[in-house]
Amino acid sequence: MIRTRFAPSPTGYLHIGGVRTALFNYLFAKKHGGQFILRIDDTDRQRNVAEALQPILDGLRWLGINWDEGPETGGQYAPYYQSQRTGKYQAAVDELLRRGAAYRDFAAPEEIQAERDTALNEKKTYTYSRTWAAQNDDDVKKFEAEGRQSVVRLKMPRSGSLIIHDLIRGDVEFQWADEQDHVIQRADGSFIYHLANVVDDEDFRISHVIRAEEHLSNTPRQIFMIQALGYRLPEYAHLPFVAEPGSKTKLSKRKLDKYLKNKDFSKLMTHGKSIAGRIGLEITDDNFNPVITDFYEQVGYLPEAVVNAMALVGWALDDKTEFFFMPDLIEHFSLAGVTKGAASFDPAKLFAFQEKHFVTKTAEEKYELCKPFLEKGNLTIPSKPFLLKLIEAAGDRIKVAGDILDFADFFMPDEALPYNEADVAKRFTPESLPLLQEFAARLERQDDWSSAALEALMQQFLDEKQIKANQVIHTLRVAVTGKSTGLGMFETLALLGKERVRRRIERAVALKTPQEQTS
RNA sequence: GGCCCCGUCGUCUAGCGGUUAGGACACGGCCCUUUCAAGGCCGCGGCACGGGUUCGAUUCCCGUCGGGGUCACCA
Repeated sequence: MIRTRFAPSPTGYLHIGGVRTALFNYLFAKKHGGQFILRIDDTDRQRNVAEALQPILDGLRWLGINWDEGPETGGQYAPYYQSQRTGKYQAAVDELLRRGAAYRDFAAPEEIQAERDTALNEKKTYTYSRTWAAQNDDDVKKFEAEGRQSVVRLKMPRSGSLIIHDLIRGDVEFQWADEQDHVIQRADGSFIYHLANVVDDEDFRISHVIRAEEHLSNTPRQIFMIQALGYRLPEYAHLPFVAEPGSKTKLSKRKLDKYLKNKDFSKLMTHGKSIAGRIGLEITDDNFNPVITDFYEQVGYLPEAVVNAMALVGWALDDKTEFFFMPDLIEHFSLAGVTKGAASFDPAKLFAFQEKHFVTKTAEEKYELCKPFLEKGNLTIPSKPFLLKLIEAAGDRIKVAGDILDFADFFMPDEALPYNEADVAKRFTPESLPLLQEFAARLERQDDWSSAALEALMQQFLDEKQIKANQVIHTLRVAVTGKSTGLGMFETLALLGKERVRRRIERAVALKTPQEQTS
């Protein structure tokens, strides 16, 4: 039975790199009809776990990366929180001690540091002298009498080597002599991650450990424990990590300022901020950052777009297929398709996937996705038929659900419509204004207010006047929408309706020539 | 610094001894066009370097260089 796991720490946010790791674990398990387990690595008990965990659970659910066992869903190997499994860890430490694979060490941190410094000065590989290692109960009594505190260390081999058969990297050899006597239990009795990790993977029957590359160097000490304890050795697959845009350094949420210098990253952020600003979202580095999954949910990205984009960071099916939904990924995923080199997170490509996925949505689906943004934006929500028509007219101009806010002009009170001064200055000229007013008069007499009829009306007007469309359309657009860019002109008019078009044109003309109006 | 991993267009990648080195995103140009967006077409652009092995290396081996990870009583 294939069982994989994702083991986040409750940090308060779901890192986009973590998403990729979780996704690959999920895909691999599902592909082989196995289970995907979510385990919470909260051995550091300082934090408020529940609060710091929620964004991670929500993020995974939003993306559709559902776990078969773990927090909230439970499972036969519960609990899935490391903080609740200390009894098992203690038993494992005792067993390691009993089998002579670990020892109680009474060295003070300064004493260890001194040995390290000496080795460094002599340019030698540091190896602990085990001077304060307790060999027996008498040693323990003696050291304790000195008032020393102890930690438990692994008694690592000092010769020979270990070969890890990594499913992605092939065989990797480590010399035992290079390994340290790592601490597995702290002086305060709490346990170190590596010990907990090994115990849990055994307990949960994890068959494949699929994790980021940074753990490769940690694997020997874990395998040492696995062997010492007589556990089953899982298969290992060390994924390339998700790197910064345009660099090979690990992506970190703390380097936001640096990433903002990247054009594509900055574009994503600017776009997101413009939406966030309009829905009154308080923006901080912790909750609003393209390195964090929340960002995408908050501005209205599609989870399938994020999944599609992240699936291709370090994995490819072939030389042409790139557009995937989750079921496709499950069908096609394989560790053989995972690349070895660090792969940069590409904000532009993620955005491109968003576009590709969003256009596949029907107007009805887009309506459901967009509506919440109007609510959050405190806007008067127009009728569903109107919104549906607007969404259809907007077409692919709405790229993320939050973009609906760009079209608020269409349902805001006519008196509140803002005018872009530069556009007004450019389009309201002594030549264009009379034409605008003349066409407005014709609109006044027009009864068929369909987009096609309006276009015909315009064409007739142009023919009669012997003028070109751009001599009047731009002015009309600014008069009716306040700016020079937007939907098709006639769709705009049709959407707005006769009454509102008249009011807007009147107001625009009045704004442009206040003196004439008042005198 | 020790150990380990990695190295194909700017980015993500296909390639698994013989290819005009393919695709996607981004970028540039053209077309379409009432603006914007989309779309269509074209273009720019890559095997880190040096030795081998071989009839033949992007591909296999070694070295160099470069990038990264890890060396905690963090996970």
